[in-house]
Amino acid sequence: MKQSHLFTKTRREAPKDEVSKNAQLLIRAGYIHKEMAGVYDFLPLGLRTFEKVLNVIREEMNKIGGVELHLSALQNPETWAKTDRWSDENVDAWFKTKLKNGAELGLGFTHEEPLTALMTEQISSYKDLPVYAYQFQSKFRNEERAKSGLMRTREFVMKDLYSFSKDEAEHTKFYEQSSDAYGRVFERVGLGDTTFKTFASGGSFSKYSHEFQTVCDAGEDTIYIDDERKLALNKEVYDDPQVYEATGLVKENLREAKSVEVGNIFTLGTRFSEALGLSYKNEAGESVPVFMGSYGIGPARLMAVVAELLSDDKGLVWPESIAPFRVHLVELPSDNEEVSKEAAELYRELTEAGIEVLWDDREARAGEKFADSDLFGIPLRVVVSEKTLAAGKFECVERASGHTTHKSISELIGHLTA
RNA sequence: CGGGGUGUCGUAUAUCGGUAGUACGCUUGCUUUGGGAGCAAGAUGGCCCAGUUCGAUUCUGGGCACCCCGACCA
Repeated sequence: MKQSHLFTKTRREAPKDEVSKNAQLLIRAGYIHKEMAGVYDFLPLGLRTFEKVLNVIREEMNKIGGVELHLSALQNPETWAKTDRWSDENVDAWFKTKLKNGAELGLGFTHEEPLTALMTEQISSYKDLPVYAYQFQSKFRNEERAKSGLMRTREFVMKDLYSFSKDEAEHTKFYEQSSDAYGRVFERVGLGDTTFKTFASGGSFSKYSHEFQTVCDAGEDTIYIDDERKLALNKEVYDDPQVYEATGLVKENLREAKSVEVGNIFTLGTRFSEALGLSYKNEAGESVPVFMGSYGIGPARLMAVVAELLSDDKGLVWPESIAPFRVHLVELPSDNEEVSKEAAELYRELTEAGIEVLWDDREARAGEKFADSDLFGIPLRVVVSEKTLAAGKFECVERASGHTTHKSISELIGHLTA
């Protein structure tokens, strides 16, 4: 993409209504725009990173047998009444609205109910199980207080996977596989070392669940970490002796840390399947409720945590896996039109080699271009200027390390496609 | 939802009961060109509704919005 086509502008200063580092950087770099409290738009660069995150998650979900679908945001109250999750007394997160005829509707804050109801049409035999269905879908939650930029918003996309298994044993096997898949997701987006599988309370579904918590001062949660076992406890179960029994963790060996919940996995059991009539016939012809689990990741929150943790004083620093572009081709101003030609040629060759390039073809001074480039956080900057023209090699600077090398086109393509 | 705070050009800020200023950005011109250039000339602003006052952006009340702390967080 030519940067002259990119309509977003960078800013020197962060808006005064944003305190969180992730929102400040993402807004300054033109990745996102704040629409209102807890509601953000994704601009071209932000969308590219966001979709990279989705793809990492998608690949890992597909590896464990996940099948993607897309459910509606608008929800029918009848379905939710069956599990007692329509009334405002039980669920305060609803955004509710009405049809012209006065009938009530809700904007989904999660999707156990509609998907379970849907599956009654698809699942009737033990031969139909297991099923692992997931989606990337907008959730709406009427949070009493949105905060911390993209960390806690009222409208957000969630990857939610729901597992439908014959029994607890089959469920547990998948639960472990999904846990491993989550670990790979966090590893791939650069949070492997700072993200801990965390034992937590099960909420209204089961006694315990697991969260994936990334250590981060901007977080809302407090966890207690066993570094050797790379396992943690949420504060909410810290004083529960049964948890130590179940996990083998020793209270005295744990260190406390602030953290952000980047994912969670829940055993739902038969709570939803029984309420919504999702059962199957086993080999003996008996009707058995389906055993369920749910598995969530918030991709935008994940992106925010990466922005928060991997950035430096000059701006964002994306890992290659989720950077909006692989290469930032920075063409410096020059009266020599060969510089421009060379940049165009490099852009063409890199693009043809399948490398995503943002080409700064604007008429701007070097300082401004470098500052913008640092702020964007694209992993590799390739400079084309009179200097590099004379040298016959391009200047290549890694954003994360500042490491600089000089490469010809073929060396550069070789390096990037290796 | 309890407590606290803030609303001034696009952004960040200053000042003031009496002509609203500065920086960045934007427009025009000249110079400059490897780390957010210089000079000159421009355009753009008081959240909304009442009240007090000769006069309100400023004071008072209400509303709305936003931020922070706490509570909440399937």
